[in-house]
Amino acid sequence: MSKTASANRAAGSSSEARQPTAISRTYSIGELAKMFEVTPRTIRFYEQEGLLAPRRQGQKRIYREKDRVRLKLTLRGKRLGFSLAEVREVVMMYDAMPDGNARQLKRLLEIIAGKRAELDRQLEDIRLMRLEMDDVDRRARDALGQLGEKG
Amino acid sequence: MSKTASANRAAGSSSEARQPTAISRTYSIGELAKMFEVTPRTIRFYEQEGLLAPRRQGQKRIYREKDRVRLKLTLRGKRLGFSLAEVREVVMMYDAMPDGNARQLKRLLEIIAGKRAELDRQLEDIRLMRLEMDDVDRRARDALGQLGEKG
DNA sequence: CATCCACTTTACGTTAACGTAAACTTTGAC
DNA sequence: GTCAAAGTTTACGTTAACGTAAAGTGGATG
Repeated sequence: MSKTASANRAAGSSSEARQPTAISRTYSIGELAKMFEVTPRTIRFYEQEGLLAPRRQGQKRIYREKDRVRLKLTLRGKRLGFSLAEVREVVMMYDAMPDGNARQLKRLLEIIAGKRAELDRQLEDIRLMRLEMDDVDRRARDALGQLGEKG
Repeated sequence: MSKTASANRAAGSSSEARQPTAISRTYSIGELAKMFEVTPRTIRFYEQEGLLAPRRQGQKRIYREKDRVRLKLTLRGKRLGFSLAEVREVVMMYDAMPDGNARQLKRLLEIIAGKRAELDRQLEDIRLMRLEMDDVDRRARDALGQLGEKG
């Protein structure tokens, strides 16, 4: 996964306590970039693609908690092989939910179900690949052992 | 995963009985293509990238079991977000194993360990994404229910 | 023999997801 | 005030993984 889905494991792991309301911290683009180990360019690109919509303070982008979460979800989606378009599809529908009509809600449920099925297939792929890697691993260790004996 | 990791779920699922020796069936490029729901172009491209090395009968490519398995593994790797270069790395080392020296074998074990770690991270990503999808799903159903009542 | 089908090579085209460079503004530190 | 750090826009460049089109080959079939 040289590019595709390797890094971006930072941020958000530890203690995400639920503040009563208004955690209301803000972030600069550089902060977010370091936090998730991506470049500012990437973050701007995601905005351009409609995945983020930070406020402005003059010219500068100001990111709020909501933006940070969106970025986190986007990167997770990417690691799982989803395209930005697909991530956007779900994220935007989620935002449009409160006032969504029945048709939209059903469509959202369909999409969710589809994604869920993809995840299940991935689980199976992971299981199979692990088995095969166990095999390769075992063979390599055996071969190493043989080399050690014969000197 | 429009392109990235959606389809290619065909082939190899059912009864893969272990023939005593020499299953020795061969396939044309078109057969393999249908079998795995890819285009011939894709298969030729994988050959060009060093992932397949079919025999020739005159001009035509003849694929053997080994090639079919490689293609299967390659596509599985792709569904998991690995690049062709990464797949090739493992596959080629696996083939070079029998006469591999200690250094190569250790390198292979390292690579395997790395991939395994990536798979573990993916499992965690899948788990988290499922949780979030559960949430979205629940909200959407609730909203639908509300609409039904007030309807 | 003509025709069709599956196959071949060569080569240019395409898309997603950024990278990179250039030129400019804003802001805190000294 | 000036200098560096971090931010901005604009725009062209890059890479992986194929798609697509053109032109030719080989064999089976009516």
